[in-house]
Amino acid sequence: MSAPDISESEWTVMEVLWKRSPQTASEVAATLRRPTAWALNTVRTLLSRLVEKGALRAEENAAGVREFAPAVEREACVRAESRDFLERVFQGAAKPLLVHFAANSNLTPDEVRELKRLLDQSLKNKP
Amino acid sequence: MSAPDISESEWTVMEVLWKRSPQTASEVAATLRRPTAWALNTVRTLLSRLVEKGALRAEENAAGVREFAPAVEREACVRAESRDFLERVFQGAAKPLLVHFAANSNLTPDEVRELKRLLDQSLKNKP
DNA sequence: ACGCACATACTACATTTGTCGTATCAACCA
DNA sequence: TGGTTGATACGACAAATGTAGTATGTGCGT
Repeated sequence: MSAPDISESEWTVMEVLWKRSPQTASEVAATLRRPTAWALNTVRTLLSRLVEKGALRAEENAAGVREFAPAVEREACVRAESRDFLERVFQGAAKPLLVHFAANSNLTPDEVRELKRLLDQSLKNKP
Repeated sequence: MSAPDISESEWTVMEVLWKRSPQTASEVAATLRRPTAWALNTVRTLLSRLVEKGALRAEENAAGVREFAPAVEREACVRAESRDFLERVFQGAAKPLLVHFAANSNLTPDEVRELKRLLDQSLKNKP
């Protein structure tokens, strides 16, 4: 159940299906048409690779056309990617990471309030 | 001045040189011996690629042996990697990222205090 | 002067990733 | 029934990555 390793382009495809699923290859390609200009076959290749990796499931719909849907939750993939990133760039130390993004992001006062609340909560739910 | 694109293995090498530089290939390899078990030639290849990419500089020392040193600051690379990651996994939205790491990291009360302070500061220095 | 110990330079090769193109097949339409 | 349309399956190919091996030069010690 470990999240598969998803490349950058593949991630783009996953986002489309996490947003709405199931969808056919053509539908996904149509959605991606605008932001990426990828050929249909490019999208197909990415979809196939994602099925191989176990990130997507594919089944035929009533019309006999394959439809794709996520086989892994976005949250799980986000967690996996985040862990890797934390390891790679911040050597596993969460605080410097948080410091970095806290300092380099333009947060609104509301967002800051919410984050501070979350930080307090994270202390309460200590294991 | 844009930070070059550094792969995962390359990043490992960079860390060694960010920590101490300049160093010869053998020295770097010796340092990495323990955590990675890479052959000397593997390290050499990575060093060369990093020089090509402009991430490292190499010069001969008095003994006529090449020594390597970072040509880009760690901070710049961290910023670049962080931007990519933010884009890729959180679609550019810093708040969800911060929420994620705030919730999934075991921070100490001290760290939480410091982060909250930083968040407040980030509001004050608004552009 | 010879052979070892290093250092450097090249080459190699399997995988993964990014991007398609071609060859087929089935169904529908005029 | 032949052509057009969509769908699927496979193959292709270059660049990047991970991980070395081979060939060559060169000074040092004996």
